[in-house]
Amino acid sequence: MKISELSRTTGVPVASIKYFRRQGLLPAGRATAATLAEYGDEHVQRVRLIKALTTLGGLSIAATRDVLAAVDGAEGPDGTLKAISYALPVPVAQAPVEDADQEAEAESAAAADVADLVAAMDWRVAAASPHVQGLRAALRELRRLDAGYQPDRLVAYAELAHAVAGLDLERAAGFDDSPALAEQAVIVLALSGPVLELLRRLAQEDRVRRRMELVGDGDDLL
Amino acid sequence: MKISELSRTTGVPVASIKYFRRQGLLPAGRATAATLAEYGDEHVQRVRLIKALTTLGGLSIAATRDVLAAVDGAEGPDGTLKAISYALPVPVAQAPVEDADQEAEAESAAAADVADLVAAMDWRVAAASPHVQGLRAALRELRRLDAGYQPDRLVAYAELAHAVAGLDLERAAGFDDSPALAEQAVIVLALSGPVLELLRRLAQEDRVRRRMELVGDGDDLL
DNA sequence: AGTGCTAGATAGTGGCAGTATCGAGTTGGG
DNA sequence: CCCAACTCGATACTGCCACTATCTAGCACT
Repeated sequence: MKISELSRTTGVPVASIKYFRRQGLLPAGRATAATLAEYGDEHVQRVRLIKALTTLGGLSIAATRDVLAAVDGAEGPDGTLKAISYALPVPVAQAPVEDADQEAEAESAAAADVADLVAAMDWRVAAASPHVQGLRAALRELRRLDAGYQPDRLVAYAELAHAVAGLDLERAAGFDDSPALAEQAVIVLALSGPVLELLRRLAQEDRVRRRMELVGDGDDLL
Repeated sequence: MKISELSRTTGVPVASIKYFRRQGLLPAGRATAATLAEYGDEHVQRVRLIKALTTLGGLSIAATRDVLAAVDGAEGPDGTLKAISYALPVPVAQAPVEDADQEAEAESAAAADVADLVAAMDWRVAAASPHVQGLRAALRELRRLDAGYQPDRLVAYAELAHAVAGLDLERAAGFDDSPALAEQAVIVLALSGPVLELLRRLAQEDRVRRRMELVGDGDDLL
């Protein structure tokens, strides 16, 4: 398949495909001549995956490269899962800020919140895990806004998150023996977040409408 | 308080504060002279809110402006909730794509998935809701990747999302009579998503570690 | 032989989120 | 009273990112 066909079947412009090549997201086609290369189904799938990770998953090109590197460098199912889990970017810019004293207070309080939560859930996570860092940063900001979570409320969220992660892993593990294990795993791990977020929004909309008890409200339902 | 003090207490550069003003995210201070204005605690809170929405919530400046407009134009608690819910951006670029025939097939299949889900959950959501559009787009992309959700699995995620939304709304409603209702509501609705995502990642890490049964693994836990 | 496609390299575009600079005005300390 | 330090608002500039366009040189089918 020529690059123009690859472009047509994926719906991605030729120039973008070349760009992905340059950025190392996509392997080169099999060169048949100095100015001609042959692409296969694996390229189609890879291009679609790149598109899904960037548009659905909201990953940057650099983050996508890291994730795909984890996919390609997979060593055993569990190692792959861990590599992908760590390659995925954390959705919080963790600026330490260090400003006044109250900031330091919020900082340590947030750290304590995270520690308590992890203990309460009996989670095994690395102290240096980017997810821990990110959660600390998030809780710190919420505290600064006087909108901190009470511990029991945080635990309630955590339990739901734990259940979701259970669904994800179960699904990812279902592909264990497939040749495309890593690829399916990255789809599950990276894209269930956005799907869950969408479902949360939908559920939120439902609950708000029911609260309003103005079910008709001028909008067509369903 | 002068702008330099506002900058110091919030940790946001003066130039950025001015930028927020220009973009209509922040009301002007009370002018005391042609080149001097007085800022108050409400400005401190607003700046922090802007920072939280953009960094934690990942909102663009434009989206933040829309959300804050919904906050300021609030009419009654429930109306506020609805306005905020709709002002929040949907985390999926919903490009219709319209390419080949198989695309149309994935499109309608995704639409059917969403309809079935909404029916199964007995959710009341607008047919034109951005969240419905977004979910359709997301499921379509997943289908194209041969990674669609089976209906029962999707329902399982939806039930968890429903539970999360319940926690959120309960919390947002707890502020009903406060003067800062809308502000707290936007914090809960906009920022619980990222927090949940972080918790999901943390839970994922825990489950992966347990699967590996290499608990030590060289990393310090907790 | 000519038209149309291709590869790879380099340069350019448009959007976004600030950041810097400027002229005009104000204020607080000496 | 004077001047350095600060402020206002407006305008321009910067850096990053994800493409997108252009160019040169080479195939390939008719």
